[in-house]
Amino acid sequence: MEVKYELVKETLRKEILNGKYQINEKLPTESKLMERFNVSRYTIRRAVGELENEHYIYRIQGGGMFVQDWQRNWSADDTNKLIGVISTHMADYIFPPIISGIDSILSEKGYSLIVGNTLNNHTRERQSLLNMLDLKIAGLIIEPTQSALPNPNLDLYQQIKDYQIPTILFHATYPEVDFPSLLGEDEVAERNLVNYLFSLGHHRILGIFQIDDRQGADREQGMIRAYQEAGIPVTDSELIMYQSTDNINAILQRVDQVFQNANHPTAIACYNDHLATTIIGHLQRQGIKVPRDVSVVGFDNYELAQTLEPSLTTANHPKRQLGEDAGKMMLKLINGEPVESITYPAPLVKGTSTRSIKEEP
Amino acid sequence: MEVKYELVKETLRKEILNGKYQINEKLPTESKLMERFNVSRYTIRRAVGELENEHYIYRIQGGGMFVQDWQRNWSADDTNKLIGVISTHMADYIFPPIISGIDSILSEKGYSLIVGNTLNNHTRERQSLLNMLDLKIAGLIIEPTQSALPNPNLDLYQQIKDYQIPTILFHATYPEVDFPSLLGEDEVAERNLVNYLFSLGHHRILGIFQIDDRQGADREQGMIRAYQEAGIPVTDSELIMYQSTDNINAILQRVDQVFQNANHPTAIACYNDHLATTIIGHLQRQGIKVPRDVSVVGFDNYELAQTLEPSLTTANHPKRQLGEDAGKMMLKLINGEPVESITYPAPLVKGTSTRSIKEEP
DNA sequence: ATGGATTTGTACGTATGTATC
DNA sequence: TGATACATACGTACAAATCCA
Repeated sequence: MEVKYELVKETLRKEILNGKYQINEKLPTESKLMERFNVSRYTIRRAVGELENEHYIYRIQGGGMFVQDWQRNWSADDTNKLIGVISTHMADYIFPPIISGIDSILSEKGYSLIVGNTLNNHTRERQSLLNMLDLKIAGLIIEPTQSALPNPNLDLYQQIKDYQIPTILFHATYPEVDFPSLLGEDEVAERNLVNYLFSLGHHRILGIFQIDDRQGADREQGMIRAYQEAGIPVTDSELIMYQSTDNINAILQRVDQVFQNANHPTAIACYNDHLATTIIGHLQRQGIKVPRDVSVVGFDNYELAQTLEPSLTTANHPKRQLGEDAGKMMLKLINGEPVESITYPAPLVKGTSTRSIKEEP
Repeated sequence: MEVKYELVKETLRKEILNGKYQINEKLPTESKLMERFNVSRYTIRRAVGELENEHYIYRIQGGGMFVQDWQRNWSADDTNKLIGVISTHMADYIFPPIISGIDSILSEKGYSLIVGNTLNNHTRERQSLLNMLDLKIAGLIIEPTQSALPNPNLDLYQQIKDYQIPTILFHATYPEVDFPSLLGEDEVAERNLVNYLFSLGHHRILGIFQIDDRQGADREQGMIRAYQEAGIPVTDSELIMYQSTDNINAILQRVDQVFQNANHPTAIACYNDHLATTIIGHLQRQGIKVPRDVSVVGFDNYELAQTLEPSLTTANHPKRQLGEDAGKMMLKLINGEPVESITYPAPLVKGTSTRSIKEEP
């Protein structure tokens, strides 16, 4: 530190970081600093000029010099109109309409989306989060990854909260950080689906749920709840629980085992429509017809699954609506307005993948 | 520009951008600039100081001031591992697998995608381009918007070329700027589709093409070419040409007019599968059955259209493969390796939306 | 509400240090 | 080594915005 202006600059910088001056607090005037450091006005101005460039302080002509909110100069200084969207998947299944919904609202206001998918992998989630934090995004819309497991990236979420970056979660929440969220009524809706199967005469139901994410765990709970409320012992049925990392073939094998039993279930409740279509395809290839031999329900009302034969009985997911609401909520957060979390009902969608077995012998 | 240092700064900045000083060329000394602008050394130093901060010049003590390589400081200084993707649509139709393909390659290398859709609108295209140029993205993957019309944003494309930002186009090209591209054999494939219809005994075919984009114009050309090669006068058939801004109902009305004629066409060749499914739905609602009363072909092999009944006869689009190739090509461009444009064949995909009318009375 | 004091912004002149040529 | 050119530093002056009595 052989040069004077650097000495002044570093001294002031450290004092700001150490909290000697609070945010928006007025710094000593140039004259005072000249006295304190015993240097000319040039030297002071050079030092504080650089501090201003580096966003530690701001200056108001005639007013004085003040401490910047350096903790979150996100979007304060930069005009980066960038919103990060992190989801488990990006271009498959129900995610395109969700992302499209977000984009339709935000692009209207001049924001661009930067998207990342985690493929249900915490390492990739961390990578995406770090990427976006580097870019000083104006906000984050996140679908938690493996939301039923402990999240090793909570440190980053805490940081996001500390920096007060506008953040919205969908499909699941992290209780530890309490961001506004957009959720489906997974448990209630799955209970309705199972009750619907009950009403069609099905009482031995195979449930297949991905339980490393909150949605899957809740849906499984919904199925169990339906059994409890109906007073039917859950042991009459089968439950297959799997992780997103499990191989699909392993799951199909376990399904096969279940159906080798002559007294096999008459219906299957699947984690979601993607799994349901996979299961149906697998069963049909083995001569087990849906809904003749077994009824199947999914979840999410996946567009493609409605055009297939049979069309799926499922629970609705608001997809595009959820995306648009997320976009609107983000705009409010950015403007400092209060927002309220939304929970969407997931009403039953009746398709042709289920049939009544009541009148049968 | 009431302040002197801004006048000096802007004058020098423009001279650098206009090429008055080449890269690494020495600028006049501070003394010379003092004489030229008739200002003090303070003013000159303040002006060039800001130019240095903004990376237009660099200074060497005792050596002089020199022009920075401002053209290539994209990605050179900033570590922004960001790739911009601009397409006409984002979350609909065949675009999800394309974008997913791009992402699968680039996210592997630590890049994030920033996406924008133009909705076939040059104003929105300009907005997206400006946004991304501001962010100093490392590369651009663009589907040209309304590619058969003159593009008012060519100035930006020229700028992208001048700045040597790695850029790839797909689905269409701008002959004026010559970026590497990923194209389909639209004309050849449409000719094959029409020839296939010929082979099934159809000779009066209604062609419906969106002709404000290159793909549509080429596909229309393919149909005309097929007629020419078969020696059949094109006047036997009908052509509906429309713009992306046209209302779909207007097009359906024109289709209705055509089919009010008793001697109406026996087949329809559609711009793409999206249009084809719309047309089929419209016809079926009026009791015109496909393929019983009329055969229909589309283009792009849209996944959803294959699951519908009837399944579409169409030409294949590589979708995910194209996305992955675009990603790989981008990595090569960033590494300064040479790349070659790719043209994909679009082989015929036979579905149940077409039938032979040869053996009929 | 006004005017004078305060505080930052722009600008010039000068001197000296230090790296380059 | 001397001349050149950029870097640091001080003093001064006035302009422009703000603050406060």
